[in-house]
Order: sequence, then C-alpha cells, then structure tokens
Amino acid sequence: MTDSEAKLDRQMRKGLLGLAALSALAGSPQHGYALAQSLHAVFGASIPEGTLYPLLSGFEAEGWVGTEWDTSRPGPARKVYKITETGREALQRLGTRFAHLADAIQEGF
Amino acid sequence: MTDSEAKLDRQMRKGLLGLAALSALAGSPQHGYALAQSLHAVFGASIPEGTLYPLLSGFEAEGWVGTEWDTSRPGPARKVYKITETGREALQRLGTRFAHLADAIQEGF
DNA sequence: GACAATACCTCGAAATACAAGGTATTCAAG
DNA sequence: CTTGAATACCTTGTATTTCGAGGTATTGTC
Repeated sequence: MTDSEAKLDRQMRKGLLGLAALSALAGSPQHGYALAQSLHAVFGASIPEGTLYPLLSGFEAEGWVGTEWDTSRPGPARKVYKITETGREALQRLGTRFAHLADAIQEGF
Repeated sequence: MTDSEAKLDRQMRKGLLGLAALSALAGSPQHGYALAQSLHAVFGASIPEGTLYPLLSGFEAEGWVGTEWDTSRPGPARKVYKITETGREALQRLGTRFAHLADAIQEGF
C-alpha cells in the first residue's frame, strides 16, 4: 500500500469516525475507552484519544448523548455515554445520507 | 439540521471525496470541472476547487490517473483525467475496505 | 466592451487532528 | 513499598489539512 493510499484510507476513517462512534453508542452505551477499542477493532487502526474524547464531548454538548459516571467497579471511574432520542434522530438522518453516498460510490457513478 | 450535524455531514463527505472521485474516474474519464459537477450532484454539496484540483494532482503524481489536454472544443482547454491500471488496483483495495466499514457502521456494531 | 459561463491553478488564513503530556486508580511482581 | 503495566480520563500546542479567495484564460452573448 502506497503512502497516498494510506492517506486516503486515513481520511476515509476520519470522515466516518463520527458516524461510527454515534452508531456504536446507538448499539449500546459504552465508556470512552471501550468505545476506542470497539472502533479500533472495526477500523483496524487505533483511534487517537486526542480525537475521540473531544468528539464525545461534542456529542454531549449537542445533546446527542448523555453521560454518567460509573464508579461501581474497581479501577478508574468510567464515563458512560448513552445515546439520547435527539442523538438517534440525528444518527438516522446521517445514516440515510451515508447509505445514499455509499451506494453511489460503490456503483461508480 | 443542527450545526453539529452539518459538520459531521461535511466530514463524512470530505472523508469520502477521494474515494468518490477515483470511483467516478473509473466510471469514465472526465475533466476536473465536469468531475466537480458529478460530485456536486452525488454529494448534494459543492466541492471546492481548492480541494478538488490538488486532490487530482495528487492522483496524477501517484500514477493513479493519466492526464491529457483536450483542445478539440471551443472554450478553455480541458484537462481530462483517466484512471490507470494502478489506479484501478488502488480503488479496488480502498473500495473493499470501505464496503467493510460501511457494513459495520450500518449494522451498528 | 462588459458580463457570464467554462476551465484551470495556487496561496495562505483558518480550521482540524492528534501526539504528547498530565492526572488518577488498581493490581501484580520484585 | 516501589516499579511497572493496564485502565481511564482530559487538554494543549504544533502540525497538518482545508478551501475561500483571487488569479489567468477562452468563448459566447448582450
């Protein structure tokens, strides 16, 4: 894989990160660290914390997710992100647009 | 649509732009201006020239597309981009990875 | 001659990403 | 009890990337 290809690949991941994160949270509430690992598994590349945490804060500021601290387990406290109804609606719209784009791209318009 | 949503939408487009452009050129050779219009139609948003032309230059530098000036018609000369075999191979790889990602996202992993 | 449409390209301010560094908890090994 | 590793969060400053704006040029129309 050439540099250019790696770069396009990176951009692709970057562009899909927000959607993927919201989609994952729609699947089940998770804390940031766990989400980073889910995303890593799906993307096949690690998601930098410096990118992920600000993204999640943005979701919270937007009202797409609510957060709650989970201190029920030993170890550091976990901030659990849970999608809201507003978040689900936004995801629905974005997902539709994404599906449309994905189709167009795969068909080689 | 909120600002945040518009922003995610924009990022999504940005991330897919490279792939979409290469995919479009795989469909048929085109000049930059026409490609911009195709992309506009698919994305539902205009693709800035300041983004597209450097992208195409990058493709050329990478050997993914060859170019030829078309002066056969009245009006300004057109630079026609045509995908190469190398470009097709890269597209194939990127497309596969994209399809995989798209599936994961749509299934809400 | 002035304007609009087509068509290309580049520059640099502004926006964005993320590596690095910081804090804190727990557990295991030495 | 110290060190190290794993978990878990967050912020900052630099480096990268984007793209609005501006530039050049051709043709057609009013």
